Amino acid sequence: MYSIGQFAKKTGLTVRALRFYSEKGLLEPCFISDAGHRYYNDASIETIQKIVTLKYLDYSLEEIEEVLRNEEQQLIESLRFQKLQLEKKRNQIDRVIASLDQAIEIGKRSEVIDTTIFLSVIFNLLKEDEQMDYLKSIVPDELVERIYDFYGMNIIESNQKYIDLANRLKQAYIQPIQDENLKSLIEQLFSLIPQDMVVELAEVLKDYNDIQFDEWLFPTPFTKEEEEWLMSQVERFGVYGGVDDE
Amino acid sequence: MYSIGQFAKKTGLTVRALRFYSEKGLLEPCFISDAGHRYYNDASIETIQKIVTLKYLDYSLEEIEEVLRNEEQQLIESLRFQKLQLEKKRNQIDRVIASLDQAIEIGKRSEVIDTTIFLSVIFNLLKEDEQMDYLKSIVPDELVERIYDFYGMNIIESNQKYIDLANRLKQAYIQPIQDENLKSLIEQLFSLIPQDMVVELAEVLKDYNDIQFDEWLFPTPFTKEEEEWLMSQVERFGVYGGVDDE
DNA sequence: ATAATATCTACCGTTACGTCAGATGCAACT
DNA sequence: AGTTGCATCTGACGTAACGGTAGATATTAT
Repeated sequence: MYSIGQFAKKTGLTVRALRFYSEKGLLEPCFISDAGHRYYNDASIETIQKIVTLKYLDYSLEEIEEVLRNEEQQLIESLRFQKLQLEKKRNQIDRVIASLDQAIEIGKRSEVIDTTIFLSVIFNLLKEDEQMDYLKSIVPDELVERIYDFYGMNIIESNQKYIDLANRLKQAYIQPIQDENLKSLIEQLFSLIPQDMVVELAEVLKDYNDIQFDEWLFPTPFTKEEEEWLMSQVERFGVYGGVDDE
Repeated sequence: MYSIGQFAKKTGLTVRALRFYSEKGLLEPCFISDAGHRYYNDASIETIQKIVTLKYLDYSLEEIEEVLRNEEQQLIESLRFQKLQLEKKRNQIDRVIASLDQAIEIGKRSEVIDTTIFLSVIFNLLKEDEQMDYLKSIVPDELVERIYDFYGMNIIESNQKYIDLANRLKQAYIQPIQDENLKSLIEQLFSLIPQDMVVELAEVLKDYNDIQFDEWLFPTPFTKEEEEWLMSQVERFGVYGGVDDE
């Protein structure tokens, strides 16, 4: 017979955890003294080995209780199910890591450090699919796919350029620069998408006058004021008649 | 200005979540009416996009708050750290999946369904490293490594055979079988490790009389009674003089 | 007998909200 | 103006698996 402390040492679990299992009925001590002290024996070891094993396999305590009660044989089925769950988790983590990789790569190449710009770029990476669906409800599917294909192939460079341009434009709003420089920046902004696609896009959007892209789905790093200023400059320089969104 | 419900729809978050962020000071509404109703504007959208982005990247709300406060530039460093954390998580999941694979493979090949036997086998798989360390404190390192090398190369088959044998032996305890059959089972049990290693092991262990292996680290699917009975039979048949542990 | 250590039973805290209950508020319709 | 119906509020409890503490009692060692 072991006291709870001895048992904890032997199994590597904490006293608190053992008490918790005792409360939950997952592992009842073989004997409880009048003073309420818990004592365990070798049979307890067998049970707790099962518990530790299943915990390692990422079973919840509730699931473990079920396995311990059901001496039935769907254990292997249950293991298969468990594996599926873990694979889902892993795939999700892989997706997030991939996003982080892209973000880090983009960040490495820009000297810029503006959190707002940077996070809006990452947000766009994440919401790409939703953005496409949304755009397809307005613009012909084929055009949307063409644009995103192009974008996808230059995703790192596009975003790096975009970040730098956005940063300079925000600067230019605070501290005005020469017209020709400003015009050049705006032209570079539009050149992120090939000219023919921009023209085509402008063509389609002409039908909807004054269309507003969903400001949730298409974040820009610009404030409302900056954005209005930017649009006015675009019109002033007459670049492609006013198409703006990335 | 959006009411909390409208804002929730726009952003895809729940009303409760928005209220929670409001409480935590993570995203304060731009305006709160006398009645206490929360209203949001486009500036709120910018903030919540950051929050959503960082949440996707597996930041905790506390970490997000830090990033939002610190307009400092360690964001990319922070992303790298975040990636490291996720890679650790993923590696752990990978290890567990590998264990599950082994377990499923072993389970598939045995017709046996005894949970106790099966889980003790998996536990042994998990604790292999600790077991080796423990054994090395008693038996020469080189012998331990030789045994585990052999075991590791036949891990699936060894365990499958072990499960079947353990199952039959447990049966034989309940319902006695012919001596020659029992002897055969016991011999098969010992043949799981090559004869020469068993002999060598017995040689070393002869010095310690009546050694007890840590019953936590080396679980057997047998009860104390079954185990004693098994040992007595081993001695009766004179198989290798009484070495038992797997 | 006394001191030191172990154990007990509570109860609160953690994360990021979900889920009520009961009280108001607001917009629309009669 | 009154009523209906929906939106929103605060406040509280629940989640999973314990960790940490306090104050009381038990066991063990000296």
